[in-house]
Amino acid sequence: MNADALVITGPTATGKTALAIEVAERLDGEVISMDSRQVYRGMDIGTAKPTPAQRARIPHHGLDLVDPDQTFSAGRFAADARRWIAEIRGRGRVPMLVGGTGFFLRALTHPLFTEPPLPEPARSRLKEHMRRMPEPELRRWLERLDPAGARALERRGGRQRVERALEVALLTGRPLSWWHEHAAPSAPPLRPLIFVLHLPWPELRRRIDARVHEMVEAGLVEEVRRLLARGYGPEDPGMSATGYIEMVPYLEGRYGLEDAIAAIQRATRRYARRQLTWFRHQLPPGAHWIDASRPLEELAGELTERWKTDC
RNA sequence: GGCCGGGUAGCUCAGUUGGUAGAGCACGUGACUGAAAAUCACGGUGUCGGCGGUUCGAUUCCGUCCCCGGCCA
Repeated sequence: MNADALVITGPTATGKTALAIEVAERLDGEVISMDSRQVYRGMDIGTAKPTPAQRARIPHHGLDLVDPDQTFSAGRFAADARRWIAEIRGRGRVPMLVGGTGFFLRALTHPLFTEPPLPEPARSRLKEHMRRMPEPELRRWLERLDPAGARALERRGGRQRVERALEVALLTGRPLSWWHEHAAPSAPPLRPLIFVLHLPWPELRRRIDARVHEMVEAGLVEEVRRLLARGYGPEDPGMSATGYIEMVPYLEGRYGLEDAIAAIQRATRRYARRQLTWFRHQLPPGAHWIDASRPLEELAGELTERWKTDC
């Protein structure tokens, strides 16, 4: 097959980061974070970002790219990642994509369409305008501009996707469904060797619960307090992350720390379940499911071997 | 001990003028083309506190007991 990158993915708290370090040392690899929240500066503990010590051992890319009030996107990730992959390969090293954001991986294996530029002053004005409109009205509007797209979003999608479809239709002059069908992909597809870490649900649940406590002990409350003090709030894109959004009511005195911890654990479980659903159905064929309860050494050995025989 | 309120889904509660029940959250399944730790769709939750009685039929009415909370002693 001759894969052009190695992927370590899987639901949260399965040990992707630690395993990646081990494998990177054996394979002479560099890590590209494939995580939609680790791109945010100042959000370290709650996103389980690789530690400075880990980053000193292995070069990492894709961390600390934007502030919490800025939006990031799968498109931006894909463009950055392709560049890093080329550079890493140019150095004769192994690019390793590590993280649990399935959609980011998909943006590489099934490249997004080439999006025409969305002119800026108009775009923010439109977003502002749409924010004030009730969703049924947005849907009726889309029905007129992009009937096919509206139909596709009928029983799912919600406000966020409807707004996106309207934005594209209005700013590019062509409906989103047209772009999906006709626009050229933004790059050739990546053909990576994919490993999905998994654990039996009770074990994953235990690890999630324990990790939330570890995060709080490591100073998660202080981290969130600092972000709020800097003027970031729950409505900012980065702050919608699990572990942050639930800490806000606690810091406002609206419930206790135990309630916040329980809320974070619940939200993390829900997230892990959604990740599992994604991995079950959306991954390219040929992904290897790896039992993550085995010893780290053994896992690292297996991935290393499989990579070598594959290439 | 007396009086009052309450005991219905895992949790918080709604409801049935008597025909065996429902909402949010949790839980589970699924979708996913630039906010994806996001945004959505779908689904089942159950000795209606126990035991008796009245009734064709009781979670609903009556009696009794148990448990929780408040007030009074």
